[in-house]
Amino acid sequence: MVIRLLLADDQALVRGALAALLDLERDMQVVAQVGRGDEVVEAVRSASPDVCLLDIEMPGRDGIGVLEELRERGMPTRCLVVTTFGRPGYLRRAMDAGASGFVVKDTPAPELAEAVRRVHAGVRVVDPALATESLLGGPNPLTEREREALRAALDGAPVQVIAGRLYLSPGTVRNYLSSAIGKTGTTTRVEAAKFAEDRGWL
Amino acid sequence: MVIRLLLADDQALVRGALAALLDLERDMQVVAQVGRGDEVVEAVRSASPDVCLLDIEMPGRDGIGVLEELRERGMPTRCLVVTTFGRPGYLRRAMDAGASGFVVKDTPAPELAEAVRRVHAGVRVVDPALATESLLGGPNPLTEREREALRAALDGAPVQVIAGRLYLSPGTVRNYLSSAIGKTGTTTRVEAAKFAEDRGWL
DNA sequence: GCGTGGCCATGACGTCTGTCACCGGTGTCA
DNA sequence: TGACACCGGTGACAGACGTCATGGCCACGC
Repeated sequence: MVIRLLLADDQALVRGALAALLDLERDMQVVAQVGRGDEVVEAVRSASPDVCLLDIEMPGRDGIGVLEELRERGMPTRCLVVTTFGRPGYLRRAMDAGASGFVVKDTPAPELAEAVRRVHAGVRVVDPALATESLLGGPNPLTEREREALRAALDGAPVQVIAGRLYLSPGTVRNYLSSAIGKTGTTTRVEAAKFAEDRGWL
Repeated sequence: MVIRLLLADDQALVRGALAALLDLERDMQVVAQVGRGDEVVEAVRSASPDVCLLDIEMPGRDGIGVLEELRERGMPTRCLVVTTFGRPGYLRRAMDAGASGFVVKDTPAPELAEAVRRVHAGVRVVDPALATESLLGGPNPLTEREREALRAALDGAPVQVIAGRLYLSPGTVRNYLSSAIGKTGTTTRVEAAKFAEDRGWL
């Protein structure tokens, strides 16, 4: 009785290394690996793993989106999100989207296998430090439109370009950005966008 | 006769997973692991590894800086840089700083051990795709001051703040940024900063 | 010697940005 | 039924931003 695992991470080297690490455990077996978000659902269908290790930042499809689709389709696979940074907002959104666990890549390697076992057993696993930070940071104060404007502002594009991307008037975009700047306590749209991104608000 | 390895990566999970991966090889042994750039030199001194796997982006000290210090002190350890993204500029700077090899984390896991063996044998290992991109992209056209200004502009701070950080007049900063914008073919300082960062020019 | 280019600064110009006030329309909820 | 929040837009204004011309200083190469 082994735990069948699926690994989803965009960096092939990290993926392979995690596979080596987890294959060392006697009660685990990596049955599939994918490097893109839009390949996860198909891989889950064909390999039917017990637990799925998901990175959030992936090409093709966002890890959060993957979680939502897996749940929509009623797939029984439990998902453990393994992601780079402590973006507190990601934690809430991942759990809301149906994740069974949330671990950051800063955690010691030996704890990963234990987290997988707990998730497989049906226990919710959450990095404690991250959980408190998430509660401390409070909820996301931004509206959907403000988030869209900030996302489009992340690369430093002028308001005119952002307005074009969102099919809005430049004045409206400036209003949203101004509101977001106020809510984040920053002074420019790029600062506001980075601030929000760091908290997983986008 | 085994190859003694030192792993330097800020993400504990990735570090541990790489250790598991490389320890599987019969001719390799991981003798030390560090999570910060400023711990590498001391670890090299005490563990005297044959090959050192270095991430570039680390807290404490930049991977490039580590390479320079290792060479200054005449340490015989060969270094294989293993980093996240294909920032072509990093390649040149790493090789100039004394790296023996350069591999991105997108490479398949089985190739890593082979790269380590080649580096240990004294062969220079460079990701071919990255090398061509580096040659194609051409050299860094930015002056030192322009780079400093762009680094300070990355987070979207106003010119006044950037000027304060660099101890320069706001007008001078605007001139540098304007020049950098022209050289990068962008329209805002943030775009220019991101453009330059993507190429490893900063 | 003189041109070239980087460094630092100033001033002026037009445009862009951030802020505010204000408008109408929609949906929600007490 | 109001109160409230979000959505979209407009107009105006001060300040910030990007561009350009210009100056002096220094180091380097022909």
